[in-house]
Amino acid sequence: MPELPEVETLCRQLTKVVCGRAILDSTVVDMKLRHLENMAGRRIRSVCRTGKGVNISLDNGQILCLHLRMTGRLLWQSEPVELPHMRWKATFEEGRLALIDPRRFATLSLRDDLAPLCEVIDPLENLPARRFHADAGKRRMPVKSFLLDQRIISGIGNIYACEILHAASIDPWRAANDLSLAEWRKVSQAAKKILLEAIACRGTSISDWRDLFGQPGENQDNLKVYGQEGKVCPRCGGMVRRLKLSGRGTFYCPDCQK
DNA sequence: CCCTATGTTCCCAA
DNA sequence: CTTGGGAACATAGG
Repeated sequence: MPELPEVETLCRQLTKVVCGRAILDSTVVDMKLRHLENMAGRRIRSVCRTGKGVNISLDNGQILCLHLRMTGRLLWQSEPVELPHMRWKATFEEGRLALIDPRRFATLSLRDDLAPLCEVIDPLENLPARRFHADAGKRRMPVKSFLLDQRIISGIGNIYACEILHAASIDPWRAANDLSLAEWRKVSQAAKKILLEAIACRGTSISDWRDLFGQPGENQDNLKVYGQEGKVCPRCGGMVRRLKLSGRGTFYCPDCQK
C-alpha cells in the first residue's frame, strides 16, 4: 500500500531500468483494464511521480499513469515468472514489467497530459509553511485528515501522517485551522525529514510493500508510533496509543503530541 | 465467524 | 459549502 516514499522509490528504479527502452508488447490480463491499448513499439521517455501516482511518458506524447491504491505492486522480472494476481504486463528486450494486484483496486490508464495532477502541494517541494497555513484557512477538520486529503496535499498516507504529526509534536485531532504558522512550519519540516528518510530506506515494508525488484524497504525500523501501540514513545517515554480517526487507525503519543 | 489493512471515490446526512 | 460517516471496490491474514 504505497505512499509517496514507496512510489518515489519505484519511479527512481523505473527510470534506471526502462528509460529509453522500447516496449515490445503489452498485455492486459484483467479485463477491468481492457480499455488499455497495446503499447508495442512505444519507447519510454521518462518516469515521474505526482503524489502517489507513477507517470511513464511514452515517445508518442502519451503518459501511462499508474496508481497502486491498496495492494498494487509493480515488478521488474528479468526472467518472466508467472505470479498470481497479475493484471497487466509489458515486455522489453531486457525483461518485463508486471502489475500484480490481488484486490484489483489499482488504476492504469493512458492520458494526454499531466497538468491536472500537478496543481496540488507535493510535500517534497519547498512548500512554505505559509501555503499550509493559508490552505488550512477555515478548515476545522482534524489536522491529520487535512494531511491525508489528496486534493490539498498529494502523497501522504496513513503511516506517514502518523509519523509526521509525532515528529512535529502535534495532536492528530487538532483542528487544521487552529495551527499557528510556527506549528505549520514544524509540520512542513517534519514531513520533509520523514519522507526523505523513508525514500532513502526504499519505503516501509510493514506488510505488502516491495520495490520494483521485489525487495522489502527498511523504513519500518524507523517508525516511532505507527504500529507501536502500547510501546514506549522514544521521545518522552509516554505510551503510544491507537484510536480511530475518520475510520483510520491513528497512532500517537498523548503525552508529547499537543 | 470476527476484525484489520499504507487508498480513493461516491452518496448521504448534519 | 464544509465535514463526517459509511459503503463500495475485492482479497488476504490474524
